[in-house]
This record gives sequence, structure tokens and C-alpha cells, in this order.
Amino acid sequence: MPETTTAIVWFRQDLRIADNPALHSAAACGATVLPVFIHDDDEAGEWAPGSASCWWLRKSIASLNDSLQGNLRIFRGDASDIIVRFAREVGARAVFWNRCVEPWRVTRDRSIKQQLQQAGVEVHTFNGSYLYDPAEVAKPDGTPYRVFTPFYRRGCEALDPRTILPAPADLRLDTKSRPDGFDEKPVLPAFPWFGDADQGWQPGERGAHDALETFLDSGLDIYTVARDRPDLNGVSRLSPHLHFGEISPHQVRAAVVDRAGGKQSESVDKFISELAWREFSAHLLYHWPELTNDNLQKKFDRFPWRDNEDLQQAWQQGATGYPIVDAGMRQLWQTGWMHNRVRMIVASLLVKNLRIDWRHGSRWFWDTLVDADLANNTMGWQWSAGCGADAAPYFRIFNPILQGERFDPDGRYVRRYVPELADVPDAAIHKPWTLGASDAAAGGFRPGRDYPLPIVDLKTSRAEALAALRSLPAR
DNA sequence: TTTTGAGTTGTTCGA
DNA sequence: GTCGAACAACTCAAA
Repeated sequence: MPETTTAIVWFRQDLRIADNPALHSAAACGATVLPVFIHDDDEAGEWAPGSASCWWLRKSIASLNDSLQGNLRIFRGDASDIIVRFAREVGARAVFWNRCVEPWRVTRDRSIKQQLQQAGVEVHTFNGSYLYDPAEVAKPDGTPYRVFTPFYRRGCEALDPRTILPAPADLRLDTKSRPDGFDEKPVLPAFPWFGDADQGWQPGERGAHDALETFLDSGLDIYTVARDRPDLNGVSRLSPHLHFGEISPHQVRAAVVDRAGGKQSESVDKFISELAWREFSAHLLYHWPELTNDNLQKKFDRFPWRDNEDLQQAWQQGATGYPIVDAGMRQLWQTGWMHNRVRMIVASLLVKNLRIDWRHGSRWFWDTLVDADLANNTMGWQWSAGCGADAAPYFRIFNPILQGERFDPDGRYVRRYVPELADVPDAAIHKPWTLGASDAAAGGFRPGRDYPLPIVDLKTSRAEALAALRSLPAR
């Protein structure tokens, strides 16, 4: 391209400078780079980002704008309209972006690409968010995988991940083009429900790399065991950073492998397979875009879900009477995040014991998680409900008492988020309703008054769930 | 081509 | 206390 050409780089879920294929290629072709972000919520329909995501996004955008010396053009509105109009106004030669997997974006981006090309503008798109392109991994017969292990072993490990790209050294930014007539208002969270500072979150590329370093230093070695312990710092907490693309999975994997120094390590293998689960989710959503709302296994269309507002609300508010569940739901509400082990426990209670439709659960998580990711969230809920790909055996129903005792043995996690149980002795921390009158009187704690009694009986609800699952037709 | 065995995260029951 | 069996049906890959 000649000296004077301008290339638009459209940032979406790749809010980073380093290892960003779209940005890298735009810079490499010698064009002046015009970075753009569009708040395009209106096009997302029912999957517009929730409050927690908006909170994170605003901070991440600010961080990216800093990295671009304040040159990020931030618009609000219909992306199809804005990108095409903007490209024409600034006389852009090309538009670069990294692809996403949300169905509404896939459809929309395809149409934008067409419009741009018709207007004589080049379009260059890249896989920036996944180790492997979700569209490219396939079984030998060309069809997509539905089981994780072969997807991972055959589909992914057979491919080479691309090389990591440095931040463009010679990035020439367009500092002038600021056309009128565009809405530049940022999107504010509909409901700003948690404090900024106290959760230790640091949205943005810098924060992502800090989180990775912290994990490499103090979490990786013990990952195999500690990853299941919500009372310990055993997980990376990289999920929101990965979702918004503040760091790429390539960077994360390379750093982890590098830290292991070539040594065989169970923890490293385990962690990388977790990254592969993220890949699997994207693969599934890409190939089955209806998955956000429809059961992958059609026989579940006839599952006898129950509608019960009161039970659903008790679950949302962390008032089920099962301490590990309530701690998780309150952690979610207070911090915008929940430990993975606890996500499975709360999901199991909702879909199996309360027998409430998984879509109510995925919807709540969508609105409250800072790492809300359409692919991961959908896959996780379908997996928990047993209606998804490579589903859990139908009889795998978590017992929140056993899970609590196994993974939060001292009740430290429970006490942190359910403070009214602070003085309950360890032996009863996961089943406070068993406290007798004398035990309870000792701490002044009374089950049913200071903390809810269980809203559902585990034994009978489990039996009912098993019966309901058995009643489903074979296909 | 057909058959066989394994598949992220569990619980309960009875010996 | 521990231990093994049972709790489906389907997908995928290897034999």
C-alpha cells in the first residue's frame, strides 16, 4: 500500500496491542492505522452484554485507548452502518478485524464484509481469540466434533498453534480523522452493583498480564489440586481477560509452557486442557449457533422443567439454605465472578434438584458474570443440565453437602460470603440445619431464623430428577 | 465394515 | 470405616 493509505482496525473482543493479528497485519502493511471500537449492543438482541460485562468493558476500553495514546475512536450504534460509513468518510483502503463466534456477530460481520467489499474496501479478518480456528477443527470426515477428548487429542493437538506476534513496533496511528455525526457515548452498566476496587480486578491488557504472572508464581504448581478449592487461590482468574481478549490464549499457553521449562507437569497439562475446553465451547457454538437457546440433544425438549419464581429467586439471591450454593451465588453477585467448582455445584442444584430450566441459569450468569462468554456459558449450562455435547451422565447430580465438605473443608469460603454462618462450628458448616438447640444457643445462631432452612430436599429431588431423566425418549 | 471400549468435574447402596 | 457396582444412551476412534 502507498504511504498515505489508511486502514481501520476494528477492535471487538481483542482489546490488546500484543499478539493481535488484525492490528499486526494492518501495521505491517504500512498503512496509517485508525483504531475503532463500537458499542453495538443494540444488534446483539437478547445477548447484549449484561451489567457486569459492561462494567468490565468500559474499563478495558479506557485501558486500550491509553495504549493507543487516546486515538481509539469509540462509537455507539449500528456497527454495519458505522463501519461502512466511517470507512467511506476517511477513505480507508482496508478494514481489519479478528473474528468472534457469537452467532449474531458471525451473521452481521459477514454482511458488513460484503458491504465493504462492494464499496471497494478490502476486508481482512483473523482468528485472534482461539488457539485453533473454531471453523477449521474437524473430524477426518469434515464434520465438527461433539466429544471433548477426540476434539482435543485429534482435532487440536494435531494442529500447530500460530507464532505469537509482538506489539507492532512501528505503529503509525491516525490522530486526525474525527468525522462528525457519530454517537460517541459509551455504554454504561444498567445496574452498577459492585464496587470497583475491592475485588482485585484490573481490566485491561496490563491487568491481564499481571493476573497471568500472579498465577504462574503462586497457582500453577498446585493447580491440579487447588483448582477445585474455592477456599484457596488455585485458579488463574484469567477468564474475563480472555473473554475480552486482553490477553490471547496463545500468550497464556506459551507462558505456562515456558514456566514449566520443558518438564512434564500434571498441572501444566491440566491447565492447558482447560484452555482447550474454551476452544471446544467456541467450536460448538460456531457449528451449532442455536445452542444458546436450544438443547443440543433434542430429546431434552420434552424434559419436565418446573416453573417456580420463588425457588429461582432464592437461588439467585443465595438463600437456598445450602451454604456452598449460597456462598457461590453471593460471590457472583458481589464480585461478578464465581469459582468454577462452585459454578457446577450451583448449576446442579438449579437444574437437577430444583429442576428449573438451564436457560434461567445461563441468563442469570450472563447478566452477572464479568467473564460472561456466550460460548463458555452456554456450553457449561448445557453440560450441567445434561442436554449438551459430551454431557455428564444423567445420574451425575452433585450433593452440595458432600461437595462443600470435600472442596471447602474448613468452611472458609462459605464463611467469607455467608457471614451469618461465621460462628457455626466446622462440623456443621455445610449443614447448619442439623445444629441442635444447645449447639445453636452457644453461638446465638438459630437455623431458620438467622439462615434459611434448605428450600429443597436433596434425596427426594434427586430421585425425581433421575425419574424425569429416565422418562426421556431414546432420541 | 463391524465391533468394541472409553468418555472432565458424582452419589448411593450394600457387602 | 472402605470398596465395587450400578446408575443410559450416544459419539467417536481404534481394532
